Amino acid sequence: MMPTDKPAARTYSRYGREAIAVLGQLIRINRIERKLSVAQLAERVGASRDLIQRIEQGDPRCGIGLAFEAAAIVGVPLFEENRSRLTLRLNEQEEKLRLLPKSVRKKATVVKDDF
Amino acid sequence: MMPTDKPAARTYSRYGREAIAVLGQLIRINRIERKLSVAQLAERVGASRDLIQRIEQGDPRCGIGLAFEAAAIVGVPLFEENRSRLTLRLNEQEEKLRLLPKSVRKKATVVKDDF
DNA sequence: GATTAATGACTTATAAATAAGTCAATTTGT
DNA sequence: ACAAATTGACTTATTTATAAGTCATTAATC
Repeated sequence: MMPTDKPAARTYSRYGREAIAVLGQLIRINRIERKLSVAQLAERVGASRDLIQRIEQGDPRCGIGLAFEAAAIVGVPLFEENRSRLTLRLNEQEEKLRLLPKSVRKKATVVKDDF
Repeated sequence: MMPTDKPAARTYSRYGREAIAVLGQLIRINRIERKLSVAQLAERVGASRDLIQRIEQGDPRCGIGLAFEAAAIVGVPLFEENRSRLTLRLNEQEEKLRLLPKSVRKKATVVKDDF
């Protein structure tokens, strides 16, 4: 029989892949420094050992909630150096968002720069 | 018939949830500033409009690869302020990881503090 | 203020992620 | 070097995320 075409796996940019890899490494570094085994971290996250391994290896298909949860547990700072600052940041950004347009519309008429 | 128990949705820590929310907001802020509609960003990411909406709203169940990809496209910096720095960071961390133990073992004997 | 596109919130079918388990290889601590 | 445990890489069944579509509402531009 003919080899069936695979469903064409999703592709990711280098920047995206590297960012995920950095996060995975950070989790692994902090986990080891805190002397936790992969299985122990998995239990704390409430996930399987397999998943923690994939997160640490930078698998882009992992749920972001699980990855961030693992990061939080081993003490990897996310966007801000500590928890209270993160909360402040959230409020600041909410404020900023309030000032921006709610939706983005394309120009009705093309910009006329041809006269 | 008896109401079937729901599978008990996964829970996330406040820190994890807030970090995801911050990322979603950042994507939205930058998207609007770049005058992209949700649908336009979705197309660039290669994902559905529904997904971009969920990412911006901080849904923890989104794939981390898609979230980071959206962030990269609208110019949200991840872990480092630019791309070349991120690559450097990746190498530095790899180096650091090489110096750490490959596995974490629990003590064979419990610490004897009871004599 | 009227038009019209964008957004948010759904639904459903399909594709993919996750959990659980196994086994070989590696690594740590004694 | 030995013994015991961790890790990495699989497999399979099941749960869950995603894409695609619809519709009502909101908001931007004219």
